[in-house]
Amino acid sequence: MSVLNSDAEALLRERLQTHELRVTPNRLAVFRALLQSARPLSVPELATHLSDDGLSVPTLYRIMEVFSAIGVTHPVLVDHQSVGYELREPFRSHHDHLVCSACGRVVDLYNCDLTEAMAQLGRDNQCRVNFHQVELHGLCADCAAVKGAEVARG
Amino acid sequence: MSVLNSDAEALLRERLQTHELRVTPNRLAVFRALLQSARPLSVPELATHLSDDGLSVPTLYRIMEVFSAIGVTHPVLVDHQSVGYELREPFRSHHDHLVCSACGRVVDLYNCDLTEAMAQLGRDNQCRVNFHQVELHGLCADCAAVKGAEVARG
DNA sequence: CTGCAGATGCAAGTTTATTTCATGTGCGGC
DNA sequence: GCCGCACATGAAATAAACTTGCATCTGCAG
Repeated sequence: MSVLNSDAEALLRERLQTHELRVTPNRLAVFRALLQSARPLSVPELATHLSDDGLSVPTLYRIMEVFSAIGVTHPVLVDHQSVGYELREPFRSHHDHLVCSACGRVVDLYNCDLTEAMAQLGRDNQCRVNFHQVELHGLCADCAAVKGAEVARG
Repeated sequence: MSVLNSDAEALLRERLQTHELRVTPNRLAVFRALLQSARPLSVPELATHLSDDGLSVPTLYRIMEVFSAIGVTHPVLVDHQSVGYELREPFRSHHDHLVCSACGRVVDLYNCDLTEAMAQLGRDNQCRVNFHQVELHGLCADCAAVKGAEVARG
């Protein structure tokens, strides 16, 4: 985490107010759900998680639209088929993803030092790069271990 | 392109036969549509493009499932909201994407030399990397030029 | 050419996403 | 503090996207 959870909400308040948007219980609830989740959440998943709070589905779509517009979240492809949302910096520290082709899980990869490589790629194409998002496809640590054992057994 | 279009179909035939799957007019039609498209296509888009061929929607979903299973295509997030399909190597040469925050276009970036950086990132996380997919966010060449001019004018 | 497993279309069903509109509420101003 | 208005929300209806079941058709091996 790049910020304490208690501070993250203050940051969200600030971000909303900058854009003349209101700080509502619903928006806070969605934000907290995303903060606590280890992986991107889709709208249907959010609907399940937040059913107690009585959040309606249309509201969830609207909130995700707002959050993405003001840079609080960004969408990620989950399970090769559905759209999930994930907090962006500085609400959550930057990381990239590995999609495991064996078990389908999306694993967060930290300690990525690709900023310079990305900037270079941008320069090579006359583009200006603000941020990057990398998705690796392969085997996660668990599945790679199993595969390794299989190979060893023959 | 990493292969001539005329050879690409032969390659597809081979790939299908390896998996004991049939070479059908429908599968060829979808393949050609993806070959000709400069960007990933979603199932609804494919349905529109191929309406003349009388391809039914369930068939399209089934074909995309097959293509993804045998590594002909892979899914990509399009317009921040829907799932599109794109040919993989060797049907189409590897490239990454830049999403322009100004005009919204998705620009293909070739000449990317990130393989080693990606492999390292995988090693750091005990993962095995098969391929990567990078999405840069920023300004495309056109918009960057305009922005540069604006700054120069003051 | 023939048979059969795989592929397809159609129709129905289910889930996911969007729109409309009346009601409720955050928050700026008094 | 409390008032009021514009933004936010929920419920219901609608539309779009995705699945499933089943009967028919067809690629292709023999």
